[in-house]
Amino acid sequence: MDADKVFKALADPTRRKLLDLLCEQNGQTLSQLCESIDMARQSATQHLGILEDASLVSTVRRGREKLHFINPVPLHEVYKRWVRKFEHQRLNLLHDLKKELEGK
Amino acid sequence: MDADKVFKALADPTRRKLLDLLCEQNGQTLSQLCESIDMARQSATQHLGILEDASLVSTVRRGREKLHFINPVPLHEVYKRWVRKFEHQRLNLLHDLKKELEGK
DNA sequence: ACAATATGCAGGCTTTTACCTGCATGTCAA
DNA sequence: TTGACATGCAGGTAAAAGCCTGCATATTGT
Repeated sequence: MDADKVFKALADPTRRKLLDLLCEQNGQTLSQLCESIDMARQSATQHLGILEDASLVSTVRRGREKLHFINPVPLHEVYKRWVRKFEHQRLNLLHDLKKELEGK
Repeated sequence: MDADKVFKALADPTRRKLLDLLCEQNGQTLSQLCESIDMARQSATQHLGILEDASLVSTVRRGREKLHFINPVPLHEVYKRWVRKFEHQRLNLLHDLKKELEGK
């Protein structure tokens, strides 16, 4: 998993919206997704390409259509590597911060 | 919490490294952090400014020094809103994907 | 076959990002 | 008080990001 690609992919609101849309209904085509994001189709293609390159989305060609599916694995990896780490130390970190803000 | 600022802040490897450094030793000064990131001090300042603007880092002035502390709250918010959502559906999503890749 | 549909590809434009250098300001300690 | 140290601030540049238009290709249904 390329953490940098995943984080960069998540950094754009349009791409997060695309993930949300796929979470509501998995397997949508490019055209379907385009109806929800108010943007030229070609721009959506770019965004989906970035999501796919980060392995956050996998696609399947069916005739002239392209179906898009969420791949939850890299998000889980990010969670394990980044979020959980800070979650574990969360109370300690909050304590540090509070103490310092109080003027120690 | 501004989710967009948080995601954009996390999108840069240098900034993620800064968070890691602070996780190892909370409350470091700008100069201390600079020793670890091979970059002009002014660039580090910019990165830290972005982290601070996203509320991922809080700072305290002590004399001529500026101490940097991790604020774990926005990361927790991101976790609740984004990661957990996909975690809950993780097995379903994996199932969708597998079935489609098998040619249905 | 052919018109409509779904997507791919190339190039251009504008804004943002991530660096940098140079100089200014504030603080400490001898 | 003055030299060394820590940080702030103001540009400037090159690369990347995000959007677009225009045209090409592939598939479907009548």
